[in-house]
Amino acid sequence: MSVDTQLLHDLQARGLIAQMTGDQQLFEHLNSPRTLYCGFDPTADSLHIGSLVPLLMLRRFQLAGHKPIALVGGATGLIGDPSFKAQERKLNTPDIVAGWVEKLKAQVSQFVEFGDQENSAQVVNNLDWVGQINVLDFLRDIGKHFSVNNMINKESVKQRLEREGAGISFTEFTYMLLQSYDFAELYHHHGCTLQIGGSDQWGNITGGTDLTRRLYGGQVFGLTMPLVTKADGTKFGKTESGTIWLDASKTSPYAFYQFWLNTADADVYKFLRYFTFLSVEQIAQIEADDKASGTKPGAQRILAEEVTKLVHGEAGLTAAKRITEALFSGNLESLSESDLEQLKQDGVPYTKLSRADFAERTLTQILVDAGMASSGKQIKDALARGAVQINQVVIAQEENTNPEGCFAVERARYSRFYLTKMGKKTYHLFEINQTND
RNA sequence: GCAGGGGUUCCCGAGUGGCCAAAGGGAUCAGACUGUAAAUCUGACGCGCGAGCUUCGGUGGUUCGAAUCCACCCCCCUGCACCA
Repeated sequence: MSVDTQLLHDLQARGLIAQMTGDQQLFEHLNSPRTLYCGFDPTADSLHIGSLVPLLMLRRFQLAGHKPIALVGGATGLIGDPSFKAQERKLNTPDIVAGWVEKLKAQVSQFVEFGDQENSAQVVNNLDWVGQINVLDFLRDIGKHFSVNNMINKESVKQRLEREGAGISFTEFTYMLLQSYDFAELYHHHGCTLQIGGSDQWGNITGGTDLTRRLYGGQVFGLTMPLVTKADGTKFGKTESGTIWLDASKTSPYAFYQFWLNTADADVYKFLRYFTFLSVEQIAQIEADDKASGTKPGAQRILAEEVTKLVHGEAGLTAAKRITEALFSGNLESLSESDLEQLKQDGVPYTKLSRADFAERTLTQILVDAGMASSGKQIKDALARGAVQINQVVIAQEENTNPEGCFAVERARYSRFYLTKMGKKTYHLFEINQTND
């Protein structure tokens, strides 16, 4: 198997390298096929887009001819990583974490190739070895190699040690030892010589390179990726409606596509380098074309398409684009009954109503209860500006007290769906069965 | 414990007896403009379709009327003391 010796240069060009151990040596090391790993702790039942950069990084390495191992932290997830966390985290129960481990295993598997080739990916769970070791062995064989003096000087736990009232438990303080042990273990049993991770993992990674040397005399490397930041300073990966998850049942492909489509101009080319497999030259060309065109840039659409395809596949992308097209062109006619079923499933917020729900209530109440706005005032304001539509019919202010009329049977799509829109982007799908059940 | 300062609507922060649902800024929502953008401008912004209802750390009081005055209590900050 030959390897792409330009990999690190490409990663540098993409701005994907924050730190690495043994600079020049790592370049040479990667001239042969190697095994590398990245860990993902189960802190929820899905990963979110914050994990996308390392996930894609594993894939980049695999495409370049190296063997990726995705480690799911069944053990470390029980402890909690204190790195750069302001507060001690609450522990999740073992059975909950075990359930999350299974979900994450499936999720990380989408991003790398398994098959029969020499550099097929592997998914491992550190509970398999950490769960075996007993306390005395751990303290004597692993703990002895760590200097507390050294550990308390790590930037990642500094604020926890210095901060009044926060503190850090012995449990979390031990986290670094577990992660270091993982690296040593993977080196020993899988010949893994490189760990990658977000830049917040630097301390944990170097802990692992040290431990591997001390335990097995092996030289292993670490490489971190920058934290994804936005030009406007707000946190990446969050919207008003919450975290952008990789799981389609938590963040629909449509919502996912929309997230990327709304990327600011100032960030979009960087994100193309981070989150897609388009070459840096292609991306530079896109940027040049956008600059020259003087109109709406094409980069956001390319980004949204590429990333949605990576995470949700061709089918997910097609659905996302079809829904986008229908919603933003205002042409709901093109939505088939099955499209509406899909919208109901995971496209837009959905509420099922019955005719009885209209009794004694106003449209504002119904829409607020459905979560379209936080107060009736907002709906009222939108009504006054003609910004509320039900199946493309603008609702007048006076209709507020007549929800039955707003959701009249003859306005229904497929005699039960009412796609309600407030403003330009807020949609809500109501379903009302005409039979009074 | 003593002395001083302070707790106001999502956040910051004005307000010291009626003109206060409470200035101003931020955030948020809607409209215009636009590229489903940014910037800008406009409107809304305690709750209620509305009549109206409920707020200014808590409880009670003074008053025709209190975020504003009084009493007690709770919490935060600053200095001093105590402890060491």
